[in-house]
Amino acid sequence: LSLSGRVHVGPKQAVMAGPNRSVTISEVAEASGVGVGTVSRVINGAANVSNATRQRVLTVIEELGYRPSRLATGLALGATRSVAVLVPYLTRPSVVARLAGVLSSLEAEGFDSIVCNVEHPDQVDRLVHSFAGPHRVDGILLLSLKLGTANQLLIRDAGLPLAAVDVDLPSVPRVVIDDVDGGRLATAHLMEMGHRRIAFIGDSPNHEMNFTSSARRLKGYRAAHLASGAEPDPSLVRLGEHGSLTAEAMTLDLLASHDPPTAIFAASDTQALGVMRAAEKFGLDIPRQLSVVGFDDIEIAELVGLTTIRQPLFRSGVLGGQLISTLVRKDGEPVRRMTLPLELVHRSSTARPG
Amino acid sequence: LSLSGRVHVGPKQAVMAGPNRSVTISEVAEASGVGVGTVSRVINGAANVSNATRQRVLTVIEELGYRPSRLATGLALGATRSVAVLVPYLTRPSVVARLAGVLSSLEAEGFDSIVCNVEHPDQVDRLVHSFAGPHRVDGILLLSLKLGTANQLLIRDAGLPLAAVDVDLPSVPRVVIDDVDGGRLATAHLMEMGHRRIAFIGDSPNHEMNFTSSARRLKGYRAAHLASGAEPDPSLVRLGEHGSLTAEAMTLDLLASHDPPTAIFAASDTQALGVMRAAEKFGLDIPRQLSVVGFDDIEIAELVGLTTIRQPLFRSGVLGGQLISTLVRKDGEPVRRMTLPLELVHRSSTARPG
DNA sequence: ATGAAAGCGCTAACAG
DNA sequence: CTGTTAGCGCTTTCAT
Repeated sequence: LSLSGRVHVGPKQAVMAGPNRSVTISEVAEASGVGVGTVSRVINGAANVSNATRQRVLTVIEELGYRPSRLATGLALGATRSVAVLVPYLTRPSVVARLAGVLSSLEAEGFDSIVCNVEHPDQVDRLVHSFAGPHRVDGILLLSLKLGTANQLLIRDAGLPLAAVDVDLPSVPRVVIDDVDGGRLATAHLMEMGHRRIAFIGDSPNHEMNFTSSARRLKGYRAAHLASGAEPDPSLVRLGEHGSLTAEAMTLDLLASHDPPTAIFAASDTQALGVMRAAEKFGLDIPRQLSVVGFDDIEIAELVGLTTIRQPLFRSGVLGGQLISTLVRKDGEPVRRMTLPLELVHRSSTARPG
Repeated sequence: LSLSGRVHVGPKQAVMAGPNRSVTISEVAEASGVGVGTVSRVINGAANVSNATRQRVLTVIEELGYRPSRLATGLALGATRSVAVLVPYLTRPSVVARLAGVLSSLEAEGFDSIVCNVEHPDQVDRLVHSFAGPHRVDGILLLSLKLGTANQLLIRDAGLPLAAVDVDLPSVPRVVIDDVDGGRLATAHLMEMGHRRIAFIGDSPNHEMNFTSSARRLKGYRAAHLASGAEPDPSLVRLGEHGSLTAEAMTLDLLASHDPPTAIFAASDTQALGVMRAAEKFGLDIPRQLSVVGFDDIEIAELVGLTTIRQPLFRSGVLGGQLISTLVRKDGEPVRRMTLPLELVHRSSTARPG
């Protein structure tokens, strides 16, 4: 008010500069003696700008330290250049490894990653509702997280691309592994070594977040048995809440039974660690008296010499990031479903039965 | 072109609706027979709106399924409602635990978390440069990551709030722990049990990312010795690259020396795990023949019965998120430095020397 | 090749 | 209490 009245504020109006008003495109335009349109063209590398003009504008941009406003560009273009990454249980090593991959590829593709750790099913609804809003994110990437059809529809209706990693959602572009085959691989390895009584330790199926990989690995475990003409003993299959503590308890119980198994296939390395601890407490030598196979090949697996089914965790994230990027940019035919290879890594936790 | 020519497109122009054009505020205004200003007031809960009008507008908003555009609101307000979270080595459990805390509080505060995993020092420069741009993020939160003064200045000059967790950067609002005291605590515990030859396993100080907590914990280790009138034996201090493998190797070397230690204090639980593995390989019983203390109290510590110095990892993240939120909102005097409590958790990896 | 101007969708100041 | 209007900073026709 009174400020605009006094014209003699000083040379160049050098105010204390609060939260630093930044240079705008029109200031650049004025300083270079061109229109804002031209500056915009220069910024975006449009062809129809004379070389002389381009140079002049570029120089001014440099001198003034001009940077385009993300918000303004976004509003004009109708895009945010960011994608939402939904992950369950950030504490699980395998999830984190994937996330690292996602972050690295998304950053390389020029997208911001808005990461959301979801610990409860209800959260998903709120998050989806939020992200399905206008000008919110350019896409959504699911990490090991299932999504109900209602939410899928919400996303589709918002015109938002959706992709997934480690979740086999039909109709959602995804990068996955063949869990059944992995289960078969692990079990077959044990059988080839001569084991007959092989136990399975995995997640209870009625998990609130609907993880299904454990169940599918169990399917592979069964398939391997049938393929070799053996009948899997139901009493050797123990399911419980995910976590190494639960796995440990279940193993202890298993080992205390009359006719205990000579080998155990755990649905994840985390659970395999629980199995190993149980064996130790029970005074059993691994692998001499008990063989153990895990799944995932997280970092610690190598450290403890755990034989496991390796899946490319980091890479699955990288590919997931690229997948959602492709969808957002609409360039080329996106992969509808990509299956990553599995590999048995033989370490020191498995051997022929003593 | 030709479309606007033909006026008879059909009833209501029901086009196939590409990426769903969403309802705008002016459509709501028109439908409710008021001006956009009034709608805006209703949305933002301004006081000066008649109850009748408010109801009418609210109803229309509901019917039309109106949601404000994040980008437009942001541009008008000059804020993004998002903060950048910079974390090093996402693979470390302690970092992940903190991040989980950050995400949860930032979400509660209504901010998007743009997470960046930085693996290399150069990356920090690029990230800071990017985030210091106009309308990019509302604030930056550092997680266990140091920042050079150049970068700090860049951020300040951009008028961006900056806060840190687990980094004691003078002049940056931060939530930290007293690493020196933690080191002292751990060492004193061992001394009280009667140990005299106590080794320290930690990070080499010249780490590219400039972590300093290990060095400060070592300081506490020394202080505890001096306080008890003992002279710490330099040959019992081993530093190397962070990681349990390195720790294992260093421990093996330590144990093989003539006059080996009876106890080892590791600068982190991760390293302590390496120490424990080494002891096992060496045929030493923990705690009877070797006591081990870690630092952090990550999840696995409890599982293996590791005595450790517990720090509130998740909570440090929560507080960090709240801190940066406060700074962004400029409400109230922000904390300049908050020190979180440390606590020795006595488990089964420490005992009197055999 | 380039300038002018119309949006993108919202907020806030101003005038009633 | 409420409508109008001027930005927020950029992209993109449309003329020239």
